[in-house]
Amino acid sequence: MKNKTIRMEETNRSHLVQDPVKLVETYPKVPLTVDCVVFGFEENELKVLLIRSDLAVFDGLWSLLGDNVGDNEELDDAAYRILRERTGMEDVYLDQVRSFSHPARHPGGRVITVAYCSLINIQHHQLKKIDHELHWHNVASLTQMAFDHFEILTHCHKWLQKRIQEHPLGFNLLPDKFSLRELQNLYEAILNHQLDRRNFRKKFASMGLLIDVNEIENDVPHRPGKLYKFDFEKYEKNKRKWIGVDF
Amino acid sequence: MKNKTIRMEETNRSHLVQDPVKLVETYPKVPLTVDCVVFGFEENELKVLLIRSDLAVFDGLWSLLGDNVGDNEELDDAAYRILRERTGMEDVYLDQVRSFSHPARHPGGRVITVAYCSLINIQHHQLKKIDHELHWHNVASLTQMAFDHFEILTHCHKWLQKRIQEHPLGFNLLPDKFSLRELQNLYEAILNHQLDRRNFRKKFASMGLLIDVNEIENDVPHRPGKLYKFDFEKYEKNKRKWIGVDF
DNA sequence: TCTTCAATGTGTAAAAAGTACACAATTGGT
DNA sequence: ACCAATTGTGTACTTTTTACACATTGAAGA
Repeated sequence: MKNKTIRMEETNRSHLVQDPVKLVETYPKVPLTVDCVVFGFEENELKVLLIRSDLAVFDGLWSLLGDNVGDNEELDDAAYRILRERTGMEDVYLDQVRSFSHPARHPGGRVITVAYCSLINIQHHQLKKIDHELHWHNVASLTQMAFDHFEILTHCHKWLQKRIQEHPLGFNLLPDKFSLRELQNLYEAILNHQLDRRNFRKKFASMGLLIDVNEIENDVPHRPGKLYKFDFEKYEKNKRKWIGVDF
Repeated sequence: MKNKTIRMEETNRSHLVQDPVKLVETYPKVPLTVDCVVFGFEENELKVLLIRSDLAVFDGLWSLLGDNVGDNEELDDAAYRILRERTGMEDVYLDQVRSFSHPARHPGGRVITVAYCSLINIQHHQLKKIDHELHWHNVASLTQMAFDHFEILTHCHKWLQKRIQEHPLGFNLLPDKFSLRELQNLYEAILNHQLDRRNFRKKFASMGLLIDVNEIENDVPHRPGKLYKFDFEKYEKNKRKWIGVDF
């Protein structure tokens, strides 16, 4: 049967497109952007890095860090570029979340965007120049944004809530050395609910991904906690064990 | 502090873009397509619906069902339209997976695509006209396809493997009435490994999403199994209970 | 109709993971 | 020296997951 269909194909070669370039030239084209939801963590609150919208219709509103996709640029590369240009950071955690394509999402007409989620360590990060157009916002207290960016943010937040329970991503938001309390505060801020302290610690202890750096917190007005760092090497080696399918 | 930044904004109104339409006109545009990975299940094998590529460079290779995105069409709608046009089916399960943007993924030049995963019941589905360009392929035995479609298929298959363990999606691939054996065969085909029969049944029994229709299989050369149907209503009501975050 | 075959249908014990909960130890501040 | 606040730890209970065996049913064929 396979032979039969192949033979049929061979007799119908006239239907085949010989010049793919000409074909693609006939394709409709749309403006495509990448928007980055850049999460940070400070003062026990989940933050998102926003820029003031430069559209008059959105006067006073904030928007995600976004840009057009370059001519022969991968979407991932565009997202990295946006982060580099805006924050000066390299090697940040970045993941594509999904596309948003409502025809009226941009007041200037049809623009489709691909949303990325990024996790960065606010301490490492000094906004390139002191840029009054860029600001870290508390995610929990945002209610509206430019474009459909509030919807995108909400979606990415949910995505992160789910993701962080299957992958140890939180470390990207913390300083190199952190206490278990800070780690728990981070999880509570992202998930927006309280966790049991002992069970939380037990869980992370059982994963064996924390390295005791033999230091303790200072500047706390009570018994200081031990500091740990994340064992990225061990994580990379045993990824499959924790997250199952490589996905 | 918020007041301060707002005041500054107000003094800089001259920087604001007054005409978003003109702005968007300056954006680069790219050809954008939607590709659907249409899964089916037949003869205990996971199948994917493919169409013969009409590009000469891919002579003999198969590709996913795809099309351009219409002028003011949402991506989701484009995916539904593709399925409707190709298979005549409405109300199919469909979910956006992710975008693929390698600059060389299309021999005709830069084309970005958004991949969708669709699950359909092969029995319900009669290919609109008997279309020799469309064919159900065994996923496990595919090794190459046109464009980067094999990569997309592989990614969507992994996505489905993960998804099916958190959401009861498998029912979309089965006839209305099915036996537990068929359900298990489906899971084994998707996950590509054997499952314990008793534990599998126990798990589904405990979910309480199966309605006993008081019928049994026929045409089996041994003791026939009971037939069940999926309780979509109950699932919709208790979604949160099973899948946690609505995501 | 009796036997054989190939599946269905069911239960239990053990292990692992998750949940709830309390108290002693340490540090800074007074 | 004491107090306040938080760290660090263990145990019992519940739930979920895993491993595993045997009687039952219906079809097919002798």
